[in-house]
Amino acid sequence: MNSNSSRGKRTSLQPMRAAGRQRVEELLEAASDLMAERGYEATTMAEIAARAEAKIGSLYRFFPNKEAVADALVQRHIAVLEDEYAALAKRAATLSPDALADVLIELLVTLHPRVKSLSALMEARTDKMEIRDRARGHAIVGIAAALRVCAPELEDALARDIAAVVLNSMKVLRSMLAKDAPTTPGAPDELRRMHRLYLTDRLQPFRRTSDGITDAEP
Amino acid sequence: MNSNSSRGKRTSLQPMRAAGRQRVEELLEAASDLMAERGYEATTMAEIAARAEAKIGSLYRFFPNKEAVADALVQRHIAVLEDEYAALAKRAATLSPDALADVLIELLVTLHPRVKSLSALMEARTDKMEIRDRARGHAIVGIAAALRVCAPELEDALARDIAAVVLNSMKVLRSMLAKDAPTTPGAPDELRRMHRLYLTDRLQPFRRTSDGITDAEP
DNA sequence: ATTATCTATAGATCTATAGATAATGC
DNA sequence: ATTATCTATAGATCTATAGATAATGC
Repeated sequence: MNSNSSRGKRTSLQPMRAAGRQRVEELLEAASDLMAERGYEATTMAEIAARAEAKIGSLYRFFPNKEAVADALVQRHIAVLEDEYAALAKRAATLSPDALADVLIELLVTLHPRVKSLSALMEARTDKMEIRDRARGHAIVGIAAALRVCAPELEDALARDIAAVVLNSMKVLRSMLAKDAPTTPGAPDELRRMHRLYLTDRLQPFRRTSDGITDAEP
Repeated sequence: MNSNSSRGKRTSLQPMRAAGRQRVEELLEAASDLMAERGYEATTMAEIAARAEAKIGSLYRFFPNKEAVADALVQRHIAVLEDEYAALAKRAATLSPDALADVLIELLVTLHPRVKSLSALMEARTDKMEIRDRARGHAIVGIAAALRVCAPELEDALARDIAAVVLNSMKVLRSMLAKDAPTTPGAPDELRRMHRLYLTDRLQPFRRTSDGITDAEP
């Protein structure tokens, strides 16, 4: 169902030419930067246009309202995360729980430049945006899948519960490493330690005990 | 320095009579409820007055602006937290790390009704509010103190780093137990488990090994 | 006579649209 | 002839104030 097919007085349109497509890119990039800095509600449509060196009319040509901008951003972020979780699942088979814990907890930090505004959008208090729930669901399913590759005997429901905790630790680490940093200097390392401890404790019993794959990495 | 002493065209005043003092209570209660529900920026001054069954003019009589409302709330929340942390420090001496972990992680949940809007205020993107930093500092110092009562050999810097991690777990648990609950059903228990594992691991080495206080509670 | 309440509204934003103008590509 | 840009502004909020009115307590 194309949201812009016929009925209603839609004022926004898909870009049809190279210039329009680039504008849309610039507008989304600007919106992502600003929302990451100030949050969703505090970012104004006028600011988004200005940061993209466009005029407000151009912004509304391609996006019917502010929420449509947020939706487009979340959609792109979901695509990035899905790719990353898929790549992670491939690596997970070769990793010890210890190592997987480290990879997971750094994941959001590494990914941050590509999904700058994701947390701001997740925290936004706008009611509608049911797309957020889908994003969260994707993240948990993606992490749970990686956990089960590493520990195949783990049942699915438990894997998701663990994934929910892991996801929160990832978020906390990212917020601890943010510029304003409302925390102590050693806190990120402590968080990593907690996370490693937990994942090892949780995954070790469910690993496939073929031969020497217990733990102990050099 | 009384913010309302002489100079400037201050429009707000301290309440001088019983009616005024009660109004202030009602206004703050209404503000706390609304900000907890919708967040700081989304709560309007008109709504605060309406929820308190007061008129907008009454609100501005006692608070010069919206930030003053936030400040008053944070100040009250800090007082509550300080009391709680002090009480906790007394109990901490008799608790094993395991038990302390449980008490700590439930603390924000238990406290929630008394500090409803605290997290909304902490997340508010208003620039000024340096009072927030003080609130965070208080929380970390309070938790660190309790940790050191339980594990006296723990040095102060490490205690604070651990406290920062504990504080984040407390927040995460509270958000997991919130009504909208963007998580899985078993996640809160998994979080508790992680937290217990971590605190036991971290505090046990620094306990005073007098006699049989190693671990093992029935 | 001081303290508190109420109404009405000025002024500042912000979202979103209308409609005129310019650029592009067949 | 279609697509994109630009200016200007209507309409909706929201914060904050002015100033008139009512209640309280000496």
